[in-house]
Amino acid sequence: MPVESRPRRVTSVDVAREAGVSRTTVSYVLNATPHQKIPDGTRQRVLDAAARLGYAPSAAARALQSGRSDVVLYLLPDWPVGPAVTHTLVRLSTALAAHGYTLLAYPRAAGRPVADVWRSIEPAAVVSWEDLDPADVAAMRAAGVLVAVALLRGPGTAEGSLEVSQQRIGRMQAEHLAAAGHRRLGYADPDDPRVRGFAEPRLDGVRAACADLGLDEPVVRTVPPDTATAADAVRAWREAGVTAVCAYNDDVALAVLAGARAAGVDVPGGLAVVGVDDVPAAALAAPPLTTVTTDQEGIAEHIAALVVAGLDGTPPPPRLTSDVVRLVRRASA
Amino acid sequence: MPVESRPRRVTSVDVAREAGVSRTTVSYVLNATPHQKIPDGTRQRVLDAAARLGYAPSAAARALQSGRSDVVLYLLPDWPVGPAVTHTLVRLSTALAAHGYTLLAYPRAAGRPVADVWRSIEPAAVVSWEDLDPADVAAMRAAGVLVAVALLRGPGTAEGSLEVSQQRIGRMQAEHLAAAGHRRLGYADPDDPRVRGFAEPRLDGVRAACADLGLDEPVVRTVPPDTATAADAVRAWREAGVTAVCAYNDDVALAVLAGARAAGVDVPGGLAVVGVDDVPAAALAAPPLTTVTTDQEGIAEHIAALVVAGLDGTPPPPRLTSDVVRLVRRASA
DNA sequence: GTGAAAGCGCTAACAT
DNA sequence: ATGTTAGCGCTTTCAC
Repeated sequence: MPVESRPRRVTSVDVAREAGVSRTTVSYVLNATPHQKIPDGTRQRVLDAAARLGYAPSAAARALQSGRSDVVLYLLPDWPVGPAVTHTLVRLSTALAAHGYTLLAYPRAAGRPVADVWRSIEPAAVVSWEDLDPADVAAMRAAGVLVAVALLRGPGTAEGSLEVSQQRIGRMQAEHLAAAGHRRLGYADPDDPRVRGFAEPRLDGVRAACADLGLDEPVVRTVPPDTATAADAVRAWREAGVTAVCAYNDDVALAVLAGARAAGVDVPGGLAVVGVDDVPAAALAAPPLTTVTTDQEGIAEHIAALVVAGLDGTPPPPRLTSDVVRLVRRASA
Repeated sequence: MPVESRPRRVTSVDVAREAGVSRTTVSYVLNATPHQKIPDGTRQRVLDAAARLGYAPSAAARALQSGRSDVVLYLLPDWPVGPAVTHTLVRLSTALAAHGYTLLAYPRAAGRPVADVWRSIEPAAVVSWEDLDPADVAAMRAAGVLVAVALLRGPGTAEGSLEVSQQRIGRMQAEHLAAAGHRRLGYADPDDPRVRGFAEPRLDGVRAACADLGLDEPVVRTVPPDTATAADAVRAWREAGVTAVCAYNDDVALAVLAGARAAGVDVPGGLAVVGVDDVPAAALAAPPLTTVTTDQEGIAEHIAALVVAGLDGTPPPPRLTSDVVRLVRRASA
């Protein structure tokens, strides 16, 4: 429903005139400015006038005047995000709203530079999965962004916690399989080069766990979402003596399952499989998929706390406890 | 990496001083204002100064002055969106960027009113899946939003096209099954009440197709993502003489598949199943899932055209052709 | 308790 | 060809 012909903005001047007061008073009333005692009569008149006129303060003017924005920008990666991430988005939005910040997500298209967005909006903070490149960081600072949080691969301290989580995911997969007696694991890497940032730390976690537990190095294969290729991978693993596979995520794990089916390999008898994410399809797969899941609520809460701390100058939240990652035990491993 | 202590904004005054010109000239150069012949020497000096200082114009000031925002706000629904939707987001972002608009997504949390967001940003247009309630629309207009596009259930003209698509999805499922000789269809409704807006028109499409083709009324059952309950639904359908099921989407279809497996019903022999979305897991299911998919690129392109038309006053794009929905034939039906 | 006035950073009509 | 100036809508001292 295209809405036509904006009839000229209602400004605080209009409200002031309608209420028979000055703009100052309007501002005081509408912002509930402390230490400014406005008599209830006047107050009510202003409120009524504003409501009658449908007054909405100009975000641009407010931002310009205050020199401060309450927008937190979330850079949506251009690679496919699971349902978990979109859920996190809503949680994060809620958590930030509780502190007076508004979360806005920017879907970065592959080619375009992030910097484009500073032209349209000046966020107070930016949340990104990957580190931004130095030029973008410079542009960001110039645009007045106060806080940036990178969720992955950051060499810093606080933001490193999610990086650790990624490794813990891999560790947990491997530890579960080792506990079930598997000595030689496979790792099913995703096809999509864009998710390297996630796949690598997870694989690192698997490697580390194998080393710690005295298992062989994991045998890595790339598994596209294609049954025939996955079947090849399954056969190759079997020939290499692999009895269990950690998959990058549930989608890849489902491909492994399909491959095993095609190759006539029983799961978990011939090959055990562990995924990551616990997507809805995981529980419904044949066999139901054992998978590692993360506490998205906790993560969202934590990111929010990180951002708010940076913005409000309050102390940063404690490192995320390691139990944000959890194993969901089903039939596949 | 929390970025500390913004050293005071670089403004166009700074650039002017650095380049030894006035702010006007800076503005002219940086905006490439037409019909303003600035000698190349001056131009270059300004550009250099801006680059040296890392100047970034203030989005707030620019918005305030122009009275016009180039932000298009996409209201992210609070219900789970499939990978298709997030992909659309990126496409839409790109398409709008080509016209100078910036797409920002707002993850609406369930309880909070949409109106909250106008406080932080004044978009030029809003794209929403569902119709907004009248109060929100009023607030939106007051906030200076020029164009609103509702993707679903709008009684209007242009925006109705996606609504039609939803019905076509259902039609296509039913038509495919009818063509395969099925006379009595089931419909697998989603568990989640939040997706009613999608489920209803799809079911309407199935009903319409059944009526047109002289089939029985479809037998509707709600199928949660739970194997046991899905198995019950499968048995109930079989008892009712249903030989094929249209599922709301692939996740529901996978549940039906799992249910059939648990109930010992062969797919497609005992029960044919058609999903919607073609999620990655669909091709990997056992059996591979026949599903209806939509041309997300086309849809994104179309929404962008709709928005740009409303914003720039250009003629609206033609109605989406019906071939945005397509059947992916696999083993399940 | 309320109003007048300045100023946030920018653009554009007007002057030079 | 470039500079001066006004004004976008708001908040916030500072007077009254």
